[in-house]
Amino acid sequence: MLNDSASLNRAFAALADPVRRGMLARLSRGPASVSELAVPFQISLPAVMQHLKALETSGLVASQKKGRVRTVHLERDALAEAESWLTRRREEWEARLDRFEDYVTSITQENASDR
Amino acid sequence: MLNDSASLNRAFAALADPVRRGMLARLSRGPASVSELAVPFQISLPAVMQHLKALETSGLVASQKKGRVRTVHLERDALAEAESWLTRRREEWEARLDRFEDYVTSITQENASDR
DNA sequence: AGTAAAGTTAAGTGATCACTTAAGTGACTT
DNA sequence: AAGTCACTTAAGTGATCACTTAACTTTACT
Repeated sequence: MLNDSASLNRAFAALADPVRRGMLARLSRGPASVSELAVPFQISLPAVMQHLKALETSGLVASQKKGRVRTVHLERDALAEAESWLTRRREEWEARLDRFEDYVTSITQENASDR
Repeated sequence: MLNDSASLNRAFAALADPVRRGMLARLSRGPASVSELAVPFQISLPAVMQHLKALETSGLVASQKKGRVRTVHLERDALAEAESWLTRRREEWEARLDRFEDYVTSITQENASDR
């Protein structure tokens, strides 16, 4: 769960494509087969496979095959890793803004005491 | 603040590169000049410029030039947009797991009542 | 005026992407 | 046994990436 650069690279790259985000949105409502995932998109099945491969190697998704159907499901941890990287940035950013606000407040008070 | 696909594409693509994530990490601690941002990386300045351009067109970052120094700072909203897309997926995913848990519980209770 | 600093533009290159069509491979159906 | 279904692999293509070196453009300093 550490800040593994290569895994974040792949996760964010996977998220950068609207087809793959669409698949993740579908999968966040439950597992689906390859052809179910393909339905909303006007691309060939091989293209779908390539998107799925990107999602799998990023760790955002996993799948098992039973008979001739492959069932794909979301993987909680990779999603959380990407999310928490962003949250960390926002928190640092907000902490800085708070310090800045303190600074502004202190200046304002100085000015007030000048009058 | 709506789910603008093109803007999410660019934001996540920008986040997929470790150099750009490094710059964002630096910027979450406060504004910096172009050459300050370049320091931690062993790449040419033009390469740095290109990363900055990616960050700017993604909306994650903005900058102004004063004299010969360009100062870059984080833009709160684009960061929040990417973060909230991920949060939404996780929430849906968790809601589904809760429903599944309810289902498992109900099954278990049925089994218990069988005994 | 002359030089250095900080950034910027242009052009080229090898690698990776997102797609396609064509040709399989197994697994259920009839 | 033959046909169909649900993928899967392979190979090729045009576009976009991440870099580089070389050549400027603006400020600022002496």
